[in-house]
Amino acid sequence: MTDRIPKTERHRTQNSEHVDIHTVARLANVSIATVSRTINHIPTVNPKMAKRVWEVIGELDYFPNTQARSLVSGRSRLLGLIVSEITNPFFPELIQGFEDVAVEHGYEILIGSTNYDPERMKRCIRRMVERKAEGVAVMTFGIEEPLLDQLADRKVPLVFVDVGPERPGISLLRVDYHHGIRQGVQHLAALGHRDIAFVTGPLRLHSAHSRLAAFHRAVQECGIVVDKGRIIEGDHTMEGGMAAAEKLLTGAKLPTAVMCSNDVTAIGVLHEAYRAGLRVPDDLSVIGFDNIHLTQMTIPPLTTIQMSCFELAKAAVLALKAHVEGTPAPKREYPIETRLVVRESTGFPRGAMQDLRKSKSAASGARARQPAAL
Amino acid sequence: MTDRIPKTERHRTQNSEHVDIHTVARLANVSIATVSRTINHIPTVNPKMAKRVWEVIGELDYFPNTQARSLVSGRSRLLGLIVSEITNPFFPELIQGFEDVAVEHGYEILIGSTNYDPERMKRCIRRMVERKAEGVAVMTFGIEEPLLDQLADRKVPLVFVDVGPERPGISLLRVDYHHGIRQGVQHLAALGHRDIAFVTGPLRLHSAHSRLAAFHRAVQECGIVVDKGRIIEGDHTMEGGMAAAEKLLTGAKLPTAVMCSNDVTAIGVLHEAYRAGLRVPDDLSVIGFDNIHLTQMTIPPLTTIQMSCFELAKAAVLALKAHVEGTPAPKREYPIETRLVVRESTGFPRGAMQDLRKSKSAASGARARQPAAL
DNA sequence: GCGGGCTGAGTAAACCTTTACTCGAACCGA
DNA sequence: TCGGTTCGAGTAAAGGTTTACTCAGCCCGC
Repeated sequence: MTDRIPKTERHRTQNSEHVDIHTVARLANVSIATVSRTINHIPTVNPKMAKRVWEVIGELDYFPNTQARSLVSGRSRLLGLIVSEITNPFFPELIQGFEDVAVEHGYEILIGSTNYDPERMKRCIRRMVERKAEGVAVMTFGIEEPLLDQLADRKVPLVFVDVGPERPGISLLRVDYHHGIRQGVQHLAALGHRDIAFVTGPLRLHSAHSRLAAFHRAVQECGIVVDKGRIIEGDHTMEGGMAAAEKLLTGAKLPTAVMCSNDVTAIGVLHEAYRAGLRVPDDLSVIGFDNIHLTQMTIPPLTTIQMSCFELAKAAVLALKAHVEGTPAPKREYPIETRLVVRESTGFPRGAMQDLRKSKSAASGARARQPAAL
Repeated sequence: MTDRIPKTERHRTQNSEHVDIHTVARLANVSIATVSRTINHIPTVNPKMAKRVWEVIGELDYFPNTQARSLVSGRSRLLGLIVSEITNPFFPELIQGFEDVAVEHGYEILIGSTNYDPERMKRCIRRMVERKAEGVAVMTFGIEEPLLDQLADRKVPLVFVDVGPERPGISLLRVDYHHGIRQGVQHLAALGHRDIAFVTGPLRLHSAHSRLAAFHRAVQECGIVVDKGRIIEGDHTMEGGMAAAEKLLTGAKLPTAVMCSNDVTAIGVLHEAYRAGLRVPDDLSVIGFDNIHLTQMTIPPLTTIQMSCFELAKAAVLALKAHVEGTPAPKREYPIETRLVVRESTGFPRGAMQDLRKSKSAASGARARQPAAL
């Protein structure tokens, strides 16, 4: 018919330019099926043959072609992760954890960052579909329903990591913020703070809401009244933190402490306080949330509420895996704990030093300040 | 022979469960070849038909299967990027840039982070090969030659981004560090500094070497003698910065200024200085390198030397693209510039305030300090 | 009016695996 | 000894696309 060289012929004449499963089979004197089975550790192959095959594979540096592999098997072994901004230091930590756990379970990952840009969101989703991700974890907001439908319609398991609305068929990972935030508020209360502000995340974001709610509840438990004006909406960026702090600091009366919905915001607050000439914690106590690596290095080191990125990532992978493999019904709530980590950005409120210094037990966990460093 | 349903039959009987190119073809009343040509914007298709095809595609939400596509075309449209640690804030910025430029040129990206772990490096390379990345940019060190050979042997274009040894067939992207670092040293010299320390990166890293060399040269140009003990090897982490600063600060005599091979190190230095009760810049001036986003938020804001991540990423993508597409011989040197960004972490050396305050012009660029904030 | 070129669309092979099915050999018990 | 199992390996189809090749129809010039 055509004068193309038929496949088998090609393999015979060709030198070792393209190494594929046929090459391996030929050199090991077995069929391609045996090679395939060897690679996939299917136990029905004779150990002797397997050994021979592995040797040839090693010699040739043969790597199976992932594309062909997943084309026929229908499995990509790919898990997607969509985050807001990769440059926000929280996310790399999450990504790292997600990847580690995914790899441990035999998956690779596909990262997408939306930058809150509709165009990029579209691209992200498109990539996930095109590359046939077997499951996708979403940790950003603002992705339109129709976009998500593209995944849902294709029966791609989805997990919202502490974001997004309830949606039939989609798992939600929710964190118990209350414990950590209560600890934070109690810590401040014990130090003597009564005027505590809270800088939220973007309120479209579920987690931002939850954190704020937890704050309200905790504050109430401690018998502290928080004025409406003390709740400022931020956006989980450093700049947002600065802006929020500016509002707070230019008001008639300064709060004595600020809690933030995430560490990045707290860094912004710290910075704005610095610019305004306020000392932390002497003039203002600051608490963050997330306990990202960076918080150890802020000046002063940030008291914050730890949420284990790793646990979160792990839960996301596990949930996805459960979906994909159809194993036990994925749980909707994972016990992701939060807890206070006291560093040096919290102290007694302004002017209250003397009063409180006497009652030592009150300030449980509060570290003694260094003598006016920096 | 077998009683499997033949393919054509299947497509006829099946409901719209699996949407593939055949489905589109059927509904648009054309052949699959025409659909394929439409998708790939091959101009030989009749606009009328194309329109019909696009309509059906839209209706069905059809996305071509990337795996099948690249399996047959032999092109993955994937560019790899291997970095050290994704949690080091420098890299996300690089990744972002790399992705943006890659997408602009019609590629997607594959990220690998080695964490300096041989096992992970192996995995990274393996992924690049398996997923058939068309080119790989490497911005980490410690990848063993044999590992790289796996890529080289497969004729995968490689670009070392300011790392790694000269290696035949591999492009190197080198940055001109001299300009920026000279500006930095001159800035310090103008402020009156004569005892300047330098915290390097890991010296296995080419860029760390270059930066140190640039420092030596600049310092010589300014007629400043730098003692051997003032050069400390760091590792481009915050902890490394702290450790280096500790060595420096526990010495008999403190340097009056410290330059760092990257911003992350500088953050560590800033932190250690804070812990030691030193004021920056009053007791110690600090200069970073990279100008990562974070440096605007340190306390005090960090004077640093800017290297445009975006330019670097862009150059890497362009070099790779040139390789891949066999267009003009890729250049080995790209004009990536560095320049000083003066913020607030640099000032007059200890005790020299009065002397120098008079000669205003000397301190060109040095900002007036705020009155002992924090 | 007819042959030759174009145009544009269709057919089928190929890409590299996995895997259902087939089949020969070895082994076992009756 | 022979039929029936079992074990292990081979054959070939399938997966969704691209693309070389083929071919039908049309237009044009002579």
